[in-house]
Amino acid sequence: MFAQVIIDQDIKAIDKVFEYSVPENMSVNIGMRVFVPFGKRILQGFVIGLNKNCNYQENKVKPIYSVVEDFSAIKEEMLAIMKFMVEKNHLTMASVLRLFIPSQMREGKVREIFETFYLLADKNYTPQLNAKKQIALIEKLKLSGKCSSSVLGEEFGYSTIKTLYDKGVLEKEKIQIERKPFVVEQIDNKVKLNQMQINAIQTIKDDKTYLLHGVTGSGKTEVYMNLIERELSKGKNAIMLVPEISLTPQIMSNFKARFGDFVAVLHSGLSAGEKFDEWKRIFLGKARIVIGARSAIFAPIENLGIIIIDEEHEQSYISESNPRYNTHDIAKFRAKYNCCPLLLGSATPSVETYQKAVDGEYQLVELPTRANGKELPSIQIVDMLGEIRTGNSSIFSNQLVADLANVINNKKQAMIFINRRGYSSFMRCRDCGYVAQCSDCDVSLVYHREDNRLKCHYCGKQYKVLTKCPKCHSDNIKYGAVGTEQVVAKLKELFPDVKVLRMDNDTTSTKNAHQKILSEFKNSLPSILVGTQMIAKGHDFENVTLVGIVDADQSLFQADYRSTERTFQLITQVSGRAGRSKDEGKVVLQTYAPRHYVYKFASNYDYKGFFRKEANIRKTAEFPPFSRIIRILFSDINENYAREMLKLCYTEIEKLKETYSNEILYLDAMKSPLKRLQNKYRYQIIIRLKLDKADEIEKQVFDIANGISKNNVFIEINPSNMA
DNA sequence: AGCACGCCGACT
DNA sequence: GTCGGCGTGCTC
Repeated sequence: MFAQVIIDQDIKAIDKVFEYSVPENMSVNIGMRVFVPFGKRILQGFVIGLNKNCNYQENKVKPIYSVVEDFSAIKEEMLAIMKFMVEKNHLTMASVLRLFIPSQMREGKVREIFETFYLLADKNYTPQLNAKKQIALIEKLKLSGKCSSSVLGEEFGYSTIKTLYDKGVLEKEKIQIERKPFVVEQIDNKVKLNQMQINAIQTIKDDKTYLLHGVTGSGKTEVYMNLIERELSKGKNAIMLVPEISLTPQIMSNFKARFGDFVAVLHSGLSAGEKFDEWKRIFLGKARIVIGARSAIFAPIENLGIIIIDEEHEQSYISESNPRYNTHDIAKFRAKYNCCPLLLGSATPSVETYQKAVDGEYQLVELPTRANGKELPSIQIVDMLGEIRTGNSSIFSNQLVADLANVINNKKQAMIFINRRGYSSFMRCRDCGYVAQCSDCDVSLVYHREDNRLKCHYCGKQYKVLTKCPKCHSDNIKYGAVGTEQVVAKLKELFPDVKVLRMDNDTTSTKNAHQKILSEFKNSLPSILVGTQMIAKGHDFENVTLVGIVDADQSLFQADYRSTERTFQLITQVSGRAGRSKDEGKVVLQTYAPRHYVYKFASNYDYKGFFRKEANIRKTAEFPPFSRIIRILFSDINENYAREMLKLCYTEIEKLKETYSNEILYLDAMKSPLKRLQNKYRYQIIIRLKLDKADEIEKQVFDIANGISKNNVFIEINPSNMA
């Protein structure tokens, strides 16, 4: 017998099948991890195939050294996923296989943990009458059979245990226990469904992709739970993905309460041991529902009845480093493999997804009304240029200050949202609001400190830095973003007696800091919470009656064709934080571009209107999903080398223009906006293609790029972050 | 990635 | 004569 082995080393040069012979007495199956002699070393590898005969020169084939464990850690479906991902995203097989098992397991670091239990060895033993603790302990064991050392020690003292153990009255037993990241009492938290929800559940049953478009508060989660319940009752299993930030204790305990131990949770907050134990519970079929962030799509769960991606528009479903992949693709693959439905849910679907629903590729299911019948908070748009004109040049509009004062008087709470996405900044005229844009691309220009220029990230065109506004000739030009600290300081100045809390990357770096800030906020009235992205999701604060969006434009004028849609999503989401209970909520949205269509649609909660407008613009401008963007990034410690690779690649790709002059909408080479990262110089090529021959051209582009460099090239399709 | 092989410069 | 520089190539 011969085994096809992938060496567990993420290096392109050796990322291929190596053949080994299987020793007579060794039991090796597909998907097993093995140790194999490789050159002079013994390395770990994955068995991806078994053959009766040898495909290589038989005299050169070596025998497998040993197996890592006696079961197949990689299941058949995972191998299929691996092949799919390698093919689609041009990844190394090893890097993909590594996604399938907990990293600590790969390094052989985690083990099961054991706890000592005691049971009665001598049932007839009676302690002396005055040994009250011994008597009580024995009594307890007679009732419960066995008990853990920690429980007994806590109750009767460890010396009591020791005495009895030494006398031979007690017997030790080591039992493997599972680390459980969550312990929640199981309760019946079912709610009565409305007709819309019932219809949705009945519709979502076939092996295709559904888009569940439900307004905030329409009860999507309840639909998810019912679908999962239905599949469980059919003996099938489920995966539900949520963005990392919305993996809140509330959501988890909801599911735990409903489904108990059937739920396994996978996310970055778990310790290595917890992750391993959860993985194993899934692997062994003990857990039947996997809830987790992006990487949970790789959970070793079989017999899937449904896959759900909640908040499908979230950026975090796209892996932007190491093995780059798009969770949607893998979910689609697994759904197809298991012949089960894939459900994408969102209140603000991505334009790409919604377009697919329009095209009939996905089936649209709608929940157009809120489950509790409550109105969504009203959104008031405040023109910050008007504020400046009337002499208010502060970061807060008069309206917001007045509303804040109101909230404080009523002993309620407010949230101030700072939209600070990415670090690249645009230039804006502080007098008329003009933002420098590329003359060819309809996207904002990005300021590069490097060479003090403005650049378009899509076509590479460069512009001189603005010193005078071309529109109103003012020289009051600023770049850079308003920070959370600045806002907090200002608030403290305005309302010195009010509790102001800050939540952003800086204040939540330590473990549980998140939770601490939130509970402190919850318990203070009145109070104001200032934060970025992370305050936008999931949290239910019933006393929040006001949400202020300080600078909504921040995500709007990014050099990214998706910035408008992201702004819409953000506003909708943040607005959902206001008025969650009886009190009516209000949102104050400050902008320098009050007439931008995104604000009009967002303030009316008109997703469809927004979609139509946005899709139209993208169609006309030929941006995704009506075109495809390829970004090729070369990086190297040696700047000249990186530049040389870029030049070489560019010349080659330019030749494609001869054949595909019509299909190639844009082609340009440039320094990456983040010129140096981790001590590597970065140069990139951006290509924009018409859709009709995109696959064909993409393949050739990949071949060219991969031919130029083995390890220093990254290729991305429709990148959202061009840094 | 490692490790060997290999073909040219200054040294115990 | 040999020790050692790191360029190229292979690992089943």
